Amino acid sequence: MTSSRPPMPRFYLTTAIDYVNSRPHLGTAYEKIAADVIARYKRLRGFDVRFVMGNDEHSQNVFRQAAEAGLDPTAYCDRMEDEFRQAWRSLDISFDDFIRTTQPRHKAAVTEIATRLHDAGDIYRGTYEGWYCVGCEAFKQEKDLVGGRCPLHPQSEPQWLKEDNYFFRLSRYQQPLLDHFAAHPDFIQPDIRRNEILRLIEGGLDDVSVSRAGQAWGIPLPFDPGSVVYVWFDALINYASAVGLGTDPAMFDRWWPADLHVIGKDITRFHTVIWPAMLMAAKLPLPRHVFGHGFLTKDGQRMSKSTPGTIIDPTEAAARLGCDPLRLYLTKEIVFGSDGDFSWTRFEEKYNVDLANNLGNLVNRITAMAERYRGGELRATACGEPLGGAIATAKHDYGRAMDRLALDAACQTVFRLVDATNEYIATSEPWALAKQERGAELDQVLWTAAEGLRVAAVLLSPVMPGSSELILSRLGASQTRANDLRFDVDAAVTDTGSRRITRGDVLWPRLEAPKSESASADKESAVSELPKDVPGAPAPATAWSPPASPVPAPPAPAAPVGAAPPTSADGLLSIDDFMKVDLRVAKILAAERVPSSKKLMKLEVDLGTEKRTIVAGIAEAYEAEALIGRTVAIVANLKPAKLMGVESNGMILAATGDGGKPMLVAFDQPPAPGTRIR
RNA sequence: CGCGGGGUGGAGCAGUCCGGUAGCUCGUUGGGCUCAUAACCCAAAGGUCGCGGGUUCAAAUCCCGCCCCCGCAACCA
Repeated sequence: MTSSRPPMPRFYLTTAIDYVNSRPHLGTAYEKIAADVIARYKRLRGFDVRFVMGNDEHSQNVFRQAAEAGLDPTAYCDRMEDEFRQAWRSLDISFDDFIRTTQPRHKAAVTEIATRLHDAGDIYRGTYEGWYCVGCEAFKQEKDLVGGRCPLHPQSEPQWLKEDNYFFRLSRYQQPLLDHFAAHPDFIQPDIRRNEILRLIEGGLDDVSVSRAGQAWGIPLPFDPGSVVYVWFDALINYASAVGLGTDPAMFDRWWPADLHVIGKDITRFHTVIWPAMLMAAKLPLPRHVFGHGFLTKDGQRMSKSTPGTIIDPTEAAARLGCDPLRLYLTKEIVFGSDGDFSWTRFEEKYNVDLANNLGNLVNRITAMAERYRGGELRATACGEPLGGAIATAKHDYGRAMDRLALDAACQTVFRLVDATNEYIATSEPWALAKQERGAELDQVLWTAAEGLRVAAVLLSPVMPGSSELILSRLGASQTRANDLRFDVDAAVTDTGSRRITRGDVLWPRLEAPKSESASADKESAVSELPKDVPGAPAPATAWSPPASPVPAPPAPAAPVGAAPPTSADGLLSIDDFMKVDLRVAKILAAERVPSSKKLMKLEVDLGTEKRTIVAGIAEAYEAEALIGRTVAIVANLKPAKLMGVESNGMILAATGDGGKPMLVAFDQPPAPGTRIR
């Protein structure tokens, strides 16, 4: 592409890189979608954008997990890369590069930074001694342990480790950081998080350990190859390695510093304290902004592996109504920076309101009128009022909202324009003008309405890229990268003085609600039947985003609780695997609440051949007396575990609905205790 | 004193940092229109902004105190 325009300003943005010890879920997808909206908006605004994401692979958990899967860690990570890339592709994420921390370029950058810090005297050798939680891959303060165990990983025993470590003199950067924050008040966004971090820094900073001794999975320290760089220290550097630190000076010079790191609110501390301090020590410029977004809940519940139904596969979510509707929901309905909720019911409601009733219907009525009254040819005229003014306002408000990263507010402005266009059509009554043969007026009304829709589609393009492109092409205003999606560029009309309008299929068929309210047992959806052929986002023909293959995700039921068992690629268990689970009938002999516990009930059960103690989290739903004598189903070959100090030797089977209380599995007739269940 | 989020018309939420006529979507009621996906447009009803103090000409918003709800963790094996 040749251009006589002045050189484009550049914009480098990143998302957090993802741990590869679990598959992508809707929460991580939210971050990528938000960042993608920003990236596309910047491109729309004429920026030369570099949008980078990737995977974080140097974790002991990854190493262990690979070993358990019988894989070489690299092979395991390769597989995960495929998985993540595929997920992001199905969401139309337009990343320019995908960094992995096991790549040579990343090693080079880490080596570079480590050397610089070492040379600056900011890394020194010391001993670290303390409780180490394998689950967290972190040392724990005594005060953070509960009952001698890590609260996050109560099942694994913390280990007392003593090792020679290298430390980064974070303490030295307390004042420089405070100075930087004072000079750049918008360094951390949203504002609310600033004070938190300020208080943290003012409270004093301790030096941090940056190496681990005697491990193979990681990047060796250049000045002591016997140690590897600690995983989080390693991970932060990805932002620099992705643009060539240590490998490509010209590239690094062009792209560094990053304009924006989009991250989850839980890791703001790393990105606004440690990472800037590392860069200061390395004498490199600091990123301009760090945005800590909020977390998603599912129907008000935290998304967690231990809460069934809260983990949503983003690809599946996109397959449901299309990736663009999902993108719209997540950006428009959630205040960017705050926590937000995802629910299928609300998703479907917003789909109907915003897309079927308003935007989609608007496309349909405008193209229908153009065809009926003007044979599909709309001649350019001046814009009629008041819609002309509304269009100008929308552009202005949209730009302002986007520039302050109020993605939700920006979406609102677009839909205000859609409303204004619907309203304009209603008041100017083109059908009446046609009847009365007031041709000039009709021309203007049709043109103006189409213009309102066209601008709405352009403004929406960062959020719903495929749909936007489709609408523009129906309006004969198809815009491609060749002329840059700009607010005021429309090659189609400047060439010919008119636009060729085509009417197509309904873009977003309305979802009809079921007749009976309480019909669906899983209450996952308020809609009985989904349209068979919702036009998903048509894949835009852009260089950076290969067509999304329509992935008809199988209607995967909620994942079973707990750690994933060894599964085949399709997620199905073999019968052999299933048979490893020893399910038995048991009769409850005694029951009593575990003292000072909210949920736990201690049960004495008869297994036919033996008696056992089982602790179950059912005290909120059942009284002890009501349990005695009951026959229940249990998992008999679980590893024992201690809960509130009581050893439990098995698990009672119960069903727990979303947010509900557990309900014990029951039998028609109580079988003899010990009977095998299959 | 465990950590965190929240209390704004019937439902779901924005607005709170930086005080100035309380806003959006759904729902309800009445009307209009027929280009459109039973969609669209107009109008109306409906609010002690959790409670009590304070600051102020002015408080949903700032300050102090209190109440309530919900997550998370402690305890779902």
